[in-house]
Amino acid sequence: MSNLTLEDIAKQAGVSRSTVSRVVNDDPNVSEGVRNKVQELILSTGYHPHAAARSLASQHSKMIGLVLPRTVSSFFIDPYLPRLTQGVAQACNLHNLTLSLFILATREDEERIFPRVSSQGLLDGIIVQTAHKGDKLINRLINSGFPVIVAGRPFNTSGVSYIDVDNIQAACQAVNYLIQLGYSRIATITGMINSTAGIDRLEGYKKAINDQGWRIEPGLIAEGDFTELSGYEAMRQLLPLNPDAVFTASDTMAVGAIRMVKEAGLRVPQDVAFVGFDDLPVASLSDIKLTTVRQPIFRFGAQAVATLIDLIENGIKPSRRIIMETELIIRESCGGSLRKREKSSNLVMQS
Amino acid sequence: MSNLTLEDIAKQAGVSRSTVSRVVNDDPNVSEGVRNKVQELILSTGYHPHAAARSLASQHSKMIGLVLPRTVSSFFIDPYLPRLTQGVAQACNLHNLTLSLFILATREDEERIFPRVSSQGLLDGIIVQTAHKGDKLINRLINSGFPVIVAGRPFNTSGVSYIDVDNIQAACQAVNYLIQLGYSRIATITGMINSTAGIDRLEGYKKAINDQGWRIEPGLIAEGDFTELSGYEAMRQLLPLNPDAVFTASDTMAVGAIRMVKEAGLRVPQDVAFVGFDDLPVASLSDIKLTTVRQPIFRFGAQAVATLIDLIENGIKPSRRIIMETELIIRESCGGSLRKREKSSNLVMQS
DNA sequence: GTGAAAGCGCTAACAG
DNA sequence: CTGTTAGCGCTTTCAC
Repeated sequence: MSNLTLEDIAKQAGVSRSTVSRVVNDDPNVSEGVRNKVQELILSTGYHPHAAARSLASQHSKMIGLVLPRTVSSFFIDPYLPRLTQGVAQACNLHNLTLSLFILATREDEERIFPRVSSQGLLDGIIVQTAHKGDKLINRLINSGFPVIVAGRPFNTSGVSYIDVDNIQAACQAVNYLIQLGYSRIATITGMINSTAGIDRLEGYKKAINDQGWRIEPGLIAEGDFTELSGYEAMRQLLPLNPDAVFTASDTMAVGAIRMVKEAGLRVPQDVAFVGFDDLPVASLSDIKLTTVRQPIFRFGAQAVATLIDLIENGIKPSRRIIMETELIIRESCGGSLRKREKSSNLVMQS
Repeated sequence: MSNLTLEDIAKQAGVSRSTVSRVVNDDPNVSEGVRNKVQELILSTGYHPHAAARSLASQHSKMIGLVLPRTVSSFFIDPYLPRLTQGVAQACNLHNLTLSLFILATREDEERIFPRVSSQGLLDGIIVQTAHKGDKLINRLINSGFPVIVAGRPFNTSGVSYIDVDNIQAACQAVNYLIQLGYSRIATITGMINSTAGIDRLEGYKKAINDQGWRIEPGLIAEGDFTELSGYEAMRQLLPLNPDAVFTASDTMAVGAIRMVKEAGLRVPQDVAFVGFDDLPVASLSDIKLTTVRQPIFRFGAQAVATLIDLIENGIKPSRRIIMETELIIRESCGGSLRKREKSSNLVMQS
């Protein structure tokens, strides 16, 4: 492309650099005539401002970063992160921001990334996906004083802005639904217990059971790690205990668990009913239509960007906390279809 | 973080800006003693060079862009693009490049993105996923004189550097495998016929059939669009014609087609055999282990980055063409298991 | 091996 | 409304 500068355009238009700068930046203080002439020139020459020069002079880059830490359910196996990424990317398009993506695959990546992400003049703010317990990255980022929003509640929330769904109440609602349908030996396959989502969804399961005055049976709780395979293996453990229903902390694990149930010669939902979590495409496409908790992953990304912009423009204090709503989507994997949909309460609070 | 500048470090170290710049950039022309003192100071103060200032002065940003145009099989449904993205992201980590991701979801995005992507001083080069026929973006990018590498052969290849797999030969090999197993009414479910991958895989199917001296039966060719649902629907069309085997142009479509076959009360592979394309996780995880053509998606991303770096450092001419190898992975969906793996020929050429 | 000096292309007061 | 003047923080000749 052209290597034109502001100066070139200014000369050709017979005005000063500042004037051209003003029309480029939509500054109202330019007369109609001059503005038109300059705009025309910009169009006809194909001039684009130099991004680096602009960043340097204006002290902001109009770029934000999305940092995805290492997870067991890696980027390309579980569709969660791709969807989040797309939600964020589209929101960036809308706001005319450029998105930088940092996928941390190895331990070395984690070290290497930090200087890059936190180097001055590159990013205006950062969205970072919550990570496992003990992960240092988020706190290093927060401590750097950078505008940061965490996607998913982090372990240490003091002074950090984050956005999450209410996993406890969503899981509780899902299990309650099973209870209302008359199931009474309800098992759960958890997510990783070193992730807040894993912990909270288990918490919701326990709450629903306790609310009935029932005893929590440890055998009915099998730990998974959000992957298909872990669901399959967890179900193998659960089967001898004859659960009549299972709440899985992700749809992907439900798929694995159902595979195991079928291999054991049992039917879904007649022998074992299922409720999943996420509402991924697989939930409605597989032969068993899965009842599941729908997360608004897509809007989640958009909201993360919006909140980050807020942090950038209005300061990082006080920290913001956004809780987004979930929906229980009733399909066929539980037998009954008492109701069509149940909305969770919608919470948006600031602290 | 610190808002230290080169100047600050220089002052504290009692040297000039240039010297500090030299140690930051690993210039050999610095005495051991000075270098150590400065490096220590950099470490202890937590100084990081200002990215924008550096880009402006050095005329390169160490950033590359990955542009993903609109596709039917959108970013979060088909795992292909996420995997490609991860491959590219990891290669960027390795080369200390920053990755900017542009996901084009709407027509407006396409318009908005171009000025951003091609603005000077932002990106050193661009990887763009090949798009449907008639897409203008790739050519606009190429014409801008920017270093660009296309992932997947574009429709117009003149003067463009791209990287692809040999879809024709891979598809042909897959169908030949079915033929060798004794299947004779072999159908195919194609990808979108306005994509080069869709066209080439169909071409490979036809070639294999023709090579046998068989007649191509138009009814045995059903068009899909790479999605699960389209595979399901295409299989519905195919079923009345009693194919004994089907080559699908993607694993995702194979999953849909198999779902239809089962709903029709038929068995895989006894009644209908399947070969897919991609070797996505679903191929090995579903109850039917899918024989499929494995694409090296991950290394594909790494190779794209390597080639882009070549274009950036050594000029965009002559255009580079990289063809990566595929492998036929034999599993259970075809009944037989004559061989374990077949490697395709490996081609790497330049033009 | 080191420093001085001149920009890179833009924004942002500040005058007028 | 417009132009002038300083920088933004770094790299990069060019002398010494």
